[in-house]
Amino acid sequence: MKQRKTQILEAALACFSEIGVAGTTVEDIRRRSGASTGSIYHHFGSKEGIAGALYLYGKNLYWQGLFGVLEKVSTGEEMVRGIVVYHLEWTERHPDWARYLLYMRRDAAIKESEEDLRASTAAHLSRVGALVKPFVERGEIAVYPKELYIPLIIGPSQEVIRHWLAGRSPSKPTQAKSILADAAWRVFKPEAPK
Amino acid sequence: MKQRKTQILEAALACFSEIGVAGTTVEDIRRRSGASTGSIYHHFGSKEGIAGALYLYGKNLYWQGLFGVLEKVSTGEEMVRGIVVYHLEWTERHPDWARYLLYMRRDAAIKESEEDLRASTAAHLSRVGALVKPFVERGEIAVYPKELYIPLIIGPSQEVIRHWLAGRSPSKPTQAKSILADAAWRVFKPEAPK
DNA sequence: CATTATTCTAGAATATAATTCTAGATTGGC
DNA sequence: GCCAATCTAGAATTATATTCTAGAATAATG
Repeated sequence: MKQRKTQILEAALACFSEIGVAGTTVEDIRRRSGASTGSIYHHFGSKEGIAGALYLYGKNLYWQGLFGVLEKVSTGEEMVRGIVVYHLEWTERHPDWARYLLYMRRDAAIKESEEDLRASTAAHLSRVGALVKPFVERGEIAVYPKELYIPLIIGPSQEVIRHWLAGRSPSKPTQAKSILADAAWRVFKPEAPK
Repeated sequence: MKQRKTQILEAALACFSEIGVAGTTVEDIRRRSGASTGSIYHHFGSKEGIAGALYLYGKNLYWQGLFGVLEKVSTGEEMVRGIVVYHLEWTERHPDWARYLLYMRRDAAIKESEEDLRASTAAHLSRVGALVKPFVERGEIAVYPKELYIPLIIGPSQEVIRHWLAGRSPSKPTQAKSILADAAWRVFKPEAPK
């Protein structure tokens, strides 16, 4: 059975989503995945190792989709709005992943995974940087310190998502899609008329 | 010793900050606080109970400070900027609390605490609502669906903070204070000239 | 003040869960 | 078909959370 590793990850995501990382035991994961204790520890080393691998895997799913959007876009406004909308839609389509990525960032990012995670994030960020750069240079979007682009674009959406994932919001995040995209664009629209 | 409960909470916050909730054992908390196992369980029932109580306590600290700011403010612009700046400064002054509140929201908000937490949040939010309302009515700030005010005001700051707390940012959040306040105000400034 | 009830503390005992370990099964290259 | 490397099983061990019983401190009452 070649995909034991995958089965374990899937079982873990399901368990973590249903009862939280703290709440699930490796016995739960074992039962649900059909793997043995030994197999689980062979592949991941610890419960934390599973959490880390899962985090990395989910994060890659997210970024891959985002690049798909960024590569299609041709104006600064399309880009800013596209990122906001992608963020909201991806979350709504993958709530389990979104919840996991949002809440486990800290717990999951430890020891072994830490290194991989840092490298992967850095790579993704620099790729985004390269895609965004031309728009900034052409003056299609406002100039900010580079570490502020992501916060300014997706910050508000992220907060809306957080509430929704916690079950505190009756309406879906995408319902606020156009308001959030407008707000983001208001922040990035260049001052002087193009 | 009347403040056993407090000692336990303080020890727990320190442990949680240093090695994470998952990583700290109640034995760690016991050693650090000087309390006995029995005492800890008498007061909090479980490790999760400690986490919940801690969350509630920290959240109240945050809100109290925020109300202090809101009550002093006299224009819409002052209010929006004041919230952003308060958020950044509070975090920087209390990084342990900020980290804890940010990352533990999910884990901590369970069972027993869940109820208290929900009630307390609702009370705080409605109090904020009442303070904000007049400015909206006077047309000093833009009108949005009410669940979007907080995300739109503090969302970007929150993302900046998250990076800083995770140790991924070299510069302190308050360094971006004025940019973030400007951006927030751009979103809330009414369209038509006042 | 004495008495009694209540709350709090101690720490050993128990239960639960994470991790390790040894032996054996599978798989892919040759 | 055989060897080496990888993977799996599950029992044994270790670590950790939680419960329990007894007793100390504190507060309330007459």
